[in-house]
Amino acid sequence: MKKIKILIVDDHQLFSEALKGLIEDKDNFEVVDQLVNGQEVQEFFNTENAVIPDLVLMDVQMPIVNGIDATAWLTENHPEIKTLALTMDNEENTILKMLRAGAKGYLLKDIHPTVLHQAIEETIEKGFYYTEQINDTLLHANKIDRNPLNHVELKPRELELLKYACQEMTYKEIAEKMFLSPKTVDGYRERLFVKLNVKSRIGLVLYAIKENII
Amino acid sequence: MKKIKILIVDDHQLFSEALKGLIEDKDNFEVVDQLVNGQEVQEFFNTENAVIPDLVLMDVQMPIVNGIDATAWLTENHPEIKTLALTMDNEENTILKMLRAGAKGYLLKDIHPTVLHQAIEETIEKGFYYTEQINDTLLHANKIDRNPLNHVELKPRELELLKYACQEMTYKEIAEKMFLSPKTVDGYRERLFVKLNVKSRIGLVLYAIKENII
DNA sequence: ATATTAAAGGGGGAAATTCCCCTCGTTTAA
DNA sequence: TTAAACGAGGGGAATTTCCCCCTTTAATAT
Repeated sequence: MKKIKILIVDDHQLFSEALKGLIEDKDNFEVVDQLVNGQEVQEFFNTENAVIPDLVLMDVQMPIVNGIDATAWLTENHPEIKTLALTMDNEENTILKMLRAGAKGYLLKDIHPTVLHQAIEETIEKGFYYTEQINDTLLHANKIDRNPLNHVELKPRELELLKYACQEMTYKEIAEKMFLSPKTVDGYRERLFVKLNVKSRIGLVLYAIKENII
Repeated sequence: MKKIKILIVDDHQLFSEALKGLIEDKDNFEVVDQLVNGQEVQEFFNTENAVIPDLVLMDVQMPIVNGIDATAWLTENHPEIKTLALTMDNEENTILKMLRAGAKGYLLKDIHPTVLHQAIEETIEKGFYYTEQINDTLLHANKIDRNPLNHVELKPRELELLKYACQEMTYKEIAEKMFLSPKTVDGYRERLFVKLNVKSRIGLVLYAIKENII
């Protein structure tokens, strides 16, 4: 019997190692390697003698290169390999980003091991693993997408201002840091307010938190 | 040979389950039970026929009752049981709180499994497991403690204002929500600024984030 | 039993900052 | 060559911040 070859990508070594044991409890599963961030994924697949996995269990928040970018890279360069997101972050936005990057499913770390096995098998067989949670997210996705407030593209300078705005500085101080006139900063602030649909600097900070900018 | 009995408390079932496997790879370790939050810890020990563990692996961030409170409860009611904190949060403040609550050591989830086994054995034998990380934290502890900015006690009304201040409302609107005069709100705001050592409302928000108030 | 202190609620006035319009000149890229 | 992005600015209103000040109530200490 051919085993299902799995690659684990998670920066928490202890979890990764433990997960490996859990997966290999079932005889038809085999963990081919464990990586700690997205950068290692690219390095792994660029190695000559790499054992190509059938499925990748991908964490989202990792240092250097995160799970979203790593998944996007995999989808681009190795579309035959299926990626399952495995994280404790159940933000709609994160789910959507992972699915857009090409993930075939989304699992939370607080699930039961049997669900994990089931999800892996289903992904290999059917090509995807969709839970109620994902369906809900996709249902809202259209609404989210049509709403111009989301997926706003911030220009470099605006992003810079946003980051400064989340610190205890007045706009005057920010202007100095950015080598701009206070009036210019005020203009950027104004545009940020419109783009992000906020009414005060507090709104900027809350947006930055929600989007993990700070 | 008598096995070391371990209790796992972690809200991430998958991790908890996987961790159990990892621990039981060594013959002298035995996982007696797995709980998902601090409340279950109290319930567990209030059960008649509960198998009393030698050591508890305690996560910090959990729903309902967190790891800090659960550890404090254990230290109070079952001082003979050793608690090891096991979390991915390496904030100095969190480490300090767990140690104060009575934890015998502090482990990060990105450690290698061998370190885990070693830490457990050392805790059982010597009564504690101190890493360089903990020592660093303790070195700073005096400084942190002497600094009145930390361990500030916020009065209920102040905390309420703090929470509102982290939303897109003007102080006038907050005053209405709290059924107070804007001037009273201003008084609370002023006291919060002094207590938390911040210079603007942005500072309040940043404080609230750092302390997980919002 | 009385003074002291802490907590909660309220104010006046002024300065600083933030917010909200709207205009203008570059440069740069489609 | 029309639109963006970027930088700068004026004027004014609203809000925030920062000083002072005050009363009432309840608990605590002397």
